[in-house]
Amino acid sequence: MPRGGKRAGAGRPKGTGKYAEPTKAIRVPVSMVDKILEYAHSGGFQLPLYGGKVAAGCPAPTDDYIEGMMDLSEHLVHDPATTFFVRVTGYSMLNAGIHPDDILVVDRGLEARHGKIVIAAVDGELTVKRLYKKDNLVRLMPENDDFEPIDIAPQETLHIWGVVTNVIHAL
Amino acid sequence: MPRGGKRAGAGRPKGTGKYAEPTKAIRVPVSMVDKILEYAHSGGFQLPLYGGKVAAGCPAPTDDYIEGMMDLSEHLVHDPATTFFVRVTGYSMLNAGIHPDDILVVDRGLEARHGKIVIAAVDGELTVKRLYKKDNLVRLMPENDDFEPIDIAPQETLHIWGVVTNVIHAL
DNA sequence: TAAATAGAATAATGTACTTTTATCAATATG
DNA sequence: CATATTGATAAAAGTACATTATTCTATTTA
Repeated sequence: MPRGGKRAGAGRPKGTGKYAEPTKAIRVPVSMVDKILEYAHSGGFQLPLYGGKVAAGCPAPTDDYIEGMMDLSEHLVHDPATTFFVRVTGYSMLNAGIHPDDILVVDRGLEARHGKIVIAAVDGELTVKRLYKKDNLVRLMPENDDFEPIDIAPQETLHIWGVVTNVIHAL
Repeated sequence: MPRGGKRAGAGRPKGTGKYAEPTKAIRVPVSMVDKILEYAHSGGFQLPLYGGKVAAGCPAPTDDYIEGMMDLSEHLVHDPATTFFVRVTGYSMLNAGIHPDDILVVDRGLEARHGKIVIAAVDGELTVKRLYKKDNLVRLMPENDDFEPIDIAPQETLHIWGVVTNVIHAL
């Protein structure tokens, strides 16, 4: 004999799936399936960003004081097509807070203007320096007194790879 | 009259799709469809990482000198469940290369040992300090001579949110 | 009368199938 | 004979459908 039947509230409720929201079938490369599922499940690598204020003696991170959610790649990489990373070697930019083994976020889509910190190819090496570009004078300025500026003669061409936007330093 | 016909090489060739490889249909939350498609299309936010050496006068980034491909989130976030970000306020850790408005990557899954830089909740504020923890003495040490260490009395409990693993500094 | 159970309803999920797209070679054309 | 056209073919892409999972309540049972 029939039980249940048509009535309000019957059936599986909405939002009881893995993602607590409607889903859609999309096609992705086989090699990335696992990574994408992880990405989807973790909410796109969005992690909480906290500001300065919390309740006195607040023992652990709570939603109450979240400034927002943030994805690092999204935050640091404006245009994936023009962005790349460079591992720092040397101490020439120490006073700019750039240490050996730091990772620099570099955008070659930005204009290399006077005063910007840039990545340049000089003598088979990548160097980080502050660009000096005034009165037809082009110089790569270190920010460490132990190093000398590199003058670029007018006939030489300076190969600038891009402008440094961020420094990532491990502790 | 029939043209074409059954023959070797007929049909759409493999690898002529968007991803140049076979795809699979998977289900993802509707709200993330766009982000995931972007993620899939950009190869998972993997961007080139360059080391120090390139050919002299190499005018632009080339594959020849890539050290590898890197995803920032993957590289900086070991465990999404225990990681969060904190925006820096104040100058108390300047000598450790931590400036105002920098973003710190913090892992609360790591043990807060002596000598580590930690995030602690003190008097309703989040502070970054180096943890001093020896001989039953607990102190939060600034790295800037203009600031004083914060002593934690034995009866007080210090609320440590996590250990700072990376500093992200915008230029 | 209270607890257990089976049936129905409906969302969620995964995959099979249909539609679209790209390429090749046989044929037609100039 | 060189070039353009056409239809067959097969991969790629998107979607519909069948399956699975979950919840609710009417009925049964103790």
